[in-house]
Amino acid sequence: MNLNALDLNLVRVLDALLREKSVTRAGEQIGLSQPAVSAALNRLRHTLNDQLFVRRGNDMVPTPRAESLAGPVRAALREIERAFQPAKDFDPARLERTFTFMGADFFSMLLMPPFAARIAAVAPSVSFRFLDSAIGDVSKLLQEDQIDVALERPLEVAEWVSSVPLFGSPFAVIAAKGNAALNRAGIAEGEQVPLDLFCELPHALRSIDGSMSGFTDDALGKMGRTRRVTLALPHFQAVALAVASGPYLAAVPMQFAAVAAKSLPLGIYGAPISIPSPAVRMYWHARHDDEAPHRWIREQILVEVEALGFRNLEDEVGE
DNA sequence: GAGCTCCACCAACGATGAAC
DNA sequence: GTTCATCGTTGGTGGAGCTC
Repeated sequence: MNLNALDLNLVRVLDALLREKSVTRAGEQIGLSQPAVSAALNRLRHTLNDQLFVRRGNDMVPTPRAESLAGPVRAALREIERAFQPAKDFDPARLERTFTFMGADFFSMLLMPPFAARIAAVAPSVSFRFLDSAIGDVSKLLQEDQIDVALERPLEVAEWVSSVPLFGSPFAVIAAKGNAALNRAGIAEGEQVPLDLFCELPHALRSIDGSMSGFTDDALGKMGRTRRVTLALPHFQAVALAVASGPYLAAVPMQFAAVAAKSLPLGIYGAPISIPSPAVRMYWHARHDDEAPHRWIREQILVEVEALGFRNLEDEVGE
């Protein structure tokens, strides 16, 4: 590929074609005539040695090569636009933007409702999308600008990913109020579940990849013990619902347990062992480090985490 | 099947800028 | 100032899909 032949206007044309799937509409979008876009497409085809788009009826269908370029091209143009934007005082009240977050339902359930309401009061033209953790690789999604921020436990990420710790996420054990086995053993809410009973009872587990073990099983394994995980579900909320209506125990983040117990018939207990509780972190692409709107929304997330008392809860769990 | 519309593509030509 | 290359426009052609 000859990079010298690839000028910025061709990249703009490619982006417009990927958006519009039409030479005419792509031209309208970027202020060129249809023949001009057609000619640019031909130059792109020659430069990239790929058809890029093939005609099917009245549609221009992108080839796999063109599809693969969609994310990187969009991200590159967005970066260039930011670089040439005149510096001006940032005013959240005038910000028009959709931020895309990624994380477990833990966050969409606990963080987003109060967060979105608070942001709406100061930045009415800001909107949010929240994508589930299962959507894919964090580094790739950040690189392609498909997400602005990921809220996740510690991950292996690319070197250009910036991150900051949000809060520790210690585990608590939840069980249905009136759980027969715990009642028979005389274990009251707030007390620690004995290790033998903990290993004996069935467990529900939140698992996005179908794995039947987690941090709790790792900790038990170091003691030469195992538990019986009989139900793996992709969302914390589903785990809480299953526990509330079944015989299961579940080790879940303390913050989630506290909120779930307010709306479901759940009791919160102490775990019989110390389960390592890695700090949840906020991840973003380093190219946004100094971008005012992005920096502002990251600061607002930190403020919300503080307001929700997530940090304080770290000290309340006696596992 | 005819007529219409939409679309990609081609040819001719003009404007512009670099090289000499 | 001339030549040349590049990239834009206008005008036209032909293919595909839709409606009657």
